[in-house]
Amino acid sequence: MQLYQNQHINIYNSLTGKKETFKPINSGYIGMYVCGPTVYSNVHLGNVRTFMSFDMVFRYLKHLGYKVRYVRNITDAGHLENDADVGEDKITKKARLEEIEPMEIVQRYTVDFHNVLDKFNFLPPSIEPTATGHIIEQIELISKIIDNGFAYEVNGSVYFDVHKYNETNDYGILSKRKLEDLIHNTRALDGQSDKRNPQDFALWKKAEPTHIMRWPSPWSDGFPGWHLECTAMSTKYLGEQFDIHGGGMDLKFPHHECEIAQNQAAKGQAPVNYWMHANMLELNGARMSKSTGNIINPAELLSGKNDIMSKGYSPSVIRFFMMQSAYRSVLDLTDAGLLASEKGFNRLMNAVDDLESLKTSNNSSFDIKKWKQNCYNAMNDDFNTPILIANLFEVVTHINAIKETRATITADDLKLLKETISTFVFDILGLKKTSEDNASGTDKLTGAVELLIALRKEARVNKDFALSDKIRDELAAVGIQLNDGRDGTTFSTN
RNA sequence: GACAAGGUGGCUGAAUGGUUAAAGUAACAGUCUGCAAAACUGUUUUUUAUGAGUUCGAAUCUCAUCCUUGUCUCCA
Repeated sequence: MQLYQNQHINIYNSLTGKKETFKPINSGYIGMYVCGPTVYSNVHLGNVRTFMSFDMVFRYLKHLGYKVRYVRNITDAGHLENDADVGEDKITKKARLEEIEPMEIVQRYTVDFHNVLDKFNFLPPSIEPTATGHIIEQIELISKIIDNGFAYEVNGSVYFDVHKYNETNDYGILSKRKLEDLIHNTRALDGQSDKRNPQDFALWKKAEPTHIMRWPSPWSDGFPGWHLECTAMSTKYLGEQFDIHGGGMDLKFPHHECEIAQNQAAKGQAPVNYWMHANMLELNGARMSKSTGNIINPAELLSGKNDIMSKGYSPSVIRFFMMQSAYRSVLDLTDAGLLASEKGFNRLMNAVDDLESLKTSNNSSFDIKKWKQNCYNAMNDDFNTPILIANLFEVVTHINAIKETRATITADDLKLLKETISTFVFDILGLKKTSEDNASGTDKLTGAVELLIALRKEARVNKDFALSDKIRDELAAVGIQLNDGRDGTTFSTN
């Protein structure tokens, strides 16, 4: 008996614009594909939010007992910088600027990507395929689309015929655009394009002589178009129809729209049952942008070495901050917001620690079973992590009350409470205890600070408050905060 | 200019027709403390961008206006 047989998830499907009861194609199994990063620069914090949302989804589906195959690709063949025929792919361009091999660019930023995700405690996907590793599949796909009459070759390049496709299919089914509107809004570039229509998109591009990344194909030495890789890799590993396709909101059009079209054109069926789109991350109320300087990368946010935030924040605090908003909402990253989350996160973690020393009674003054189901209800409602966290804080208040003997809990309920908290806080939200998050040289530090705490205690007993305050204040000045509690003094660093 | 998603207390952010609009933070008070901080407890703040409409009833539906973000276009 798996949990998913009792817990029914509703997912907001971008395709229909409604929340729908989730039903996998094969009972007990889920295929999920998420568009991964283009590795031509350090991973963008907005990308981290998107992938974190799907990491949470992956974690929850697994927790429910589903066998999940989670595929997240690495785009290492580069998107075209623009869609004109003279387009240059992002990776090649970056390689030229840095005067190194394109695959060095790919290697460098793939490593960076994995490092950052590791810091934020991401689970690795089941498969992480690369675009360059699936050129053959992409060529096969193009041939099929040509055979089916939905693509044409011009001068060694192959384009998808959007107008032809739209006669029998709905180009715009996902993005809710109408082809007529697109035509109306497109001003053709005179004589610059081999395309029959400006709305057509490239499936295969003939490489210019200077283009380094190139592969042989029936049409020319060249490289695949930027929408094709996801179609090739998702269906290769998940089947021609699969359950969930995720990605950032910015990919909805044209990228995901084109994926649907390619699948329909090649195989005559829609590939995906549930489309999920994570919303954007803003910084201080505005879009992040290199050109305006309104940008912060993950490493800077963690270290505090930036001009935007007052300090660095731990990975779990940032994760907690992101989980406090729904994945479908725009989230505004601010220093005040992070500070608030940090305090809340610490409060939650204190309560989790207190669970170990709680005294049990013959009855419980709080309905743990009902509370537990409320946590599931929150997650089942389109992965509503903010509501889940609100529920967690409700139980934090009760934990504190039990600690101060204003409330009671039975041994059985305490066991259930511990298991449930651990499940939701660590397994599903993916948070880590503060001590596990910054485990660098803490032993020596702890020894030294505990010595100072002992000296201060002695001074306080002797009512030498000048000395005790000096110890406290000077530790505070270097970022070590002493916390006097009923049972002695502890410390925390920031 | 077109399309899409949004605009909720000081800040972050839930709730999409139905009693007192979650939760965190902040502020204030109390407990603790030599004092402070931390911690814990309690209290306070919004009437849901603006205006009009539908409804017995709207943050939630409709229309208009303003603003934000994304994509396309333009520009470059």
